[in-house]
Amino acid sequence: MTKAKHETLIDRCRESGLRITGQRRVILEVLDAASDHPDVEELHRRVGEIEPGVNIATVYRTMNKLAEHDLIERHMFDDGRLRYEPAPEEHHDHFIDVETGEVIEFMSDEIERLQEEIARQHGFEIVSHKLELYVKRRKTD
Amino acid sequence: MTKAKHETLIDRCRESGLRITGQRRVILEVLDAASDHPDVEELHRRVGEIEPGVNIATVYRTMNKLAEHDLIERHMFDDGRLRYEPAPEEHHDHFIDVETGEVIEFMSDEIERLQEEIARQHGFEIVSHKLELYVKRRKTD
DNA sequence: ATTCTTGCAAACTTTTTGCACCGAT
DNA sequence: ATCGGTGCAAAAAGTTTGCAAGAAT
Repeated sequence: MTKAKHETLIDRCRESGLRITGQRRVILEVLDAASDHPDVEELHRRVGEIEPGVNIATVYRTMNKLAEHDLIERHMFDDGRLRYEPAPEEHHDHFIDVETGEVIEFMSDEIERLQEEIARQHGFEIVSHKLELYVKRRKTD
Repeated sequence: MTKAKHETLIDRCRESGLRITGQRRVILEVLDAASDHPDVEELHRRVGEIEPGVNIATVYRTMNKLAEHDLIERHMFDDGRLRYEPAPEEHHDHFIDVETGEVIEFMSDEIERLQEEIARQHGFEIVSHKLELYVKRRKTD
């Protein structure tokens, strides 16, 4: 489930003209390494493990900058906190395991197609969408 | 787009053993009348138009009570605020018009079915789900 | 009479901001 | 040298809570 990274976040920041400071380097590193969808507090914690002293305001500001430049995606699941992931090369949706809190990515062309169709039927075109399936593991073992 | 209300929120509160105070009566009235998905601040404003002096903490507490008893549904769209609607008799999903902020309800059996299928393929069963299509009107005029 | 609800203010949590300083370009 | 980024502390914004008083049952 490790996705092939064609380009690192640092590269994409450079391309966007964002300055690469020491703090940012660490934040971007943490983001690139994250396979989950951490919130700011968790990011700050992980950053602090690598390099202590980075202020949480810096993490907030960096996340906002990155989101402005579409380098990361923001999610707000039912816990009400903003969570982040590096902008995926391909769109996907999320399972959220209600028992463990784990977030699993998935993708279905068929659902994507159906969504387009339904939007069209209502006279809309889709700008973006969000599908979250809150699930639990089937006890069939 | 006015949905047929079989039972009013006040009735459902009584059934759940919640006390009907003056403040609650107004809040429930506002909720029943709302065809949109207001947040607490907006609810408080509307309540204040009918009967001034209701504290916003009361609105918060009432919303939490109602949610506990499954009499309303909480939503958090991309604006990051908690929004509410009376618990719908039938499940539905939402279009959010990104240009106007308008929220439109829709429902597709086919999508529901597909979701179940995909969850099953991943070894999950669905507890609940959320599908939000951020859309804009098609300029075909 | 009892128990639930309310108002108010204070506290809490999450996020943003003003400002002086520092560092990347 | 410039302009953007950072730390810090304060402020905002959204939500919750303790407590004493009041109202529904």
